[in-house]
Amino acid sequence: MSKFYITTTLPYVNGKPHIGFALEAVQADVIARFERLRGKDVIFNIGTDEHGAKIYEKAKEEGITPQEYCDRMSKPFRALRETLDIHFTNFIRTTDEFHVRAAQEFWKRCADRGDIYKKNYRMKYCVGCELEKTDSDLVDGRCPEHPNRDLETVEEENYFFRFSHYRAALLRLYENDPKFVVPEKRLNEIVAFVDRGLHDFSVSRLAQKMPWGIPVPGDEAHVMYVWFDALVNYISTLGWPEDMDSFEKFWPGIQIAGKDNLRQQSAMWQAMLLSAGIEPSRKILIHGHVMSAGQKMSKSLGNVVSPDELIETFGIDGTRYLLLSAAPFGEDMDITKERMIEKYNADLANGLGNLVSRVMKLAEGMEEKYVPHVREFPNEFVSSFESYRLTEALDFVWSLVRRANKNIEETKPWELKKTDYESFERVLQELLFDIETIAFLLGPFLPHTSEKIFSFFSSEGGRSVLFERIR
RNA sequence: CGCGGGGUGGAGCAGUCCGGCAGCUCGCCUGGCUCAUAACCAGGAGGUCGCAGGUUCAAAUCCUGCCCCCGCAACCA
Repeated sequence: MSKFYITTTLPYVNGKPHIGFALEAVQADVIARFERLRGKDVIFNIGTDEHGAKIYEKAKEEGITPQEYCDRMSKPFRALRETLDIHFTNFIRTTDEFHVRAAQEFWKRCADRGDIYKKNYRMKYCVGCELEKTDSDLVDGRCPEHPNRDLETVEEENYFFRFSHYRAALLRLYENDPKFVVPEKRLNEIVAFVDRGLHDFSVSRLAQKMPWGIPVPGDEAHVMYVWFDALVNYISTLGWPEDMDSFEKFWPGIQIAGKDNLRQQSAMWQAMLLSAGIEPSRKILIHGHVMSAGQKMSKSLGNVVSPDELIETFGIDGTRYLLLSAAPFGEDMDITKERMIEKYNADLANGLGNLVSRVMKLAEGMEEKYVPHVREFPNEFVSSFESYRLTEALDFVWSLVRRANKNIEETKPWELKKTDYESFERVLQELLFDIETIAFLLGPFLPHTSEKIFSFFSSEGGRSVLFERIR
């Protein structure tokens, strides 16, 4: 059986799953389900990134161990399996023992290659927080928590990764596979970035200041910087390096990430793989960001929409649909409550739900039972999927809905039932076939709805409203 | 001269790579239907495709310049 591997990025466990990650998980899930439905052996990995200063600090604040904190914070991510029907096969935590071992082995390989070296690293440091601050942490050049204190510049000796050595190799990778990064504009962006020249990046922190990380092999004074450790999950989840048999079956795989992650996934991680002597990823899919009324969601703007809120209003499949259909793959999407309700009502309630409802009602009077077929995905649908045009695949389904509605209007089965019973049966068989096709094609997108429609075909399956209209 | 994205009927978007009658959803108007979730079907009004030049038989699409909006700016996981 052919193998397929897809993985999301690992969200950092400093909060509940936000809408951006929900989008990523749903997109990955749709692709994974599609591949599974067409018969592939699929590994679909998600998980949580659990090391680093932020987590260490939060745990300290709460008076619990970092591990306890992570155990708790990781749960809602694992629960996405139920809350959004994300059928991952692997859920990795960067605190998993096997991952820790893998990260250390990976480090050794890069070190053996001569790509890891020590150098002084200068950082901005807030004495109030006793923490390193990056530029994006700062507001007006000051720590938002302690705006009255000046930031100090602290130097410490860190290990660095020779990213700069991989410029040519990365450019070659992009050139050899122009679809390595999808969409194309993101490939262009990364090519331009790498072409400008690369700076080595720091891959460790002093354990004395920040102990919550994977120990650097052979140097207890340092822990790996979270980045380095977290990226390794994409291969450790497959068993690397301990179960090479499993690893080799599934690697390389497809990685999906937000546009904020373009560099890390398509350049830094690829350079790390090259350094460790491992084949690069198969493909990097870069999705857009979820905006709210034209603006980036942020806590300070108070325009954050949580997945929970959406699920409460639109249900699991409704939420999946709205996230998937809000923009073509790779583009930013703008969500507002009004427009979501509009889309939900138009496509799911009035479109799909109503069609199924009217056909099922008409079919009640049939003497001959409809026998479901074994279905295959049409070429057009498959090709939309293979180029990750998920909204196009959905449009294909909606065109079937429109066609069926039109067909009903033209043939008027409710009249045929009285005047020409034979034709009535024939028309209904056709319509039921359409419904079955629609349900099948929606399988990757709206798994629960798809199953529900299928259940209507079975003798004991009662009918129910698929999507209640929202006022 | 930092990088990238965008500006298309009232609203939200596709189409731009590979030029060829401007498309979709919502809303609005008219008609039809009554099997269905106040749904569904047909027809219609509404657009200088940001601005100005250029190339071409032909430009939303290619080239040049300009204006406006939005992200990112490397170790943020």
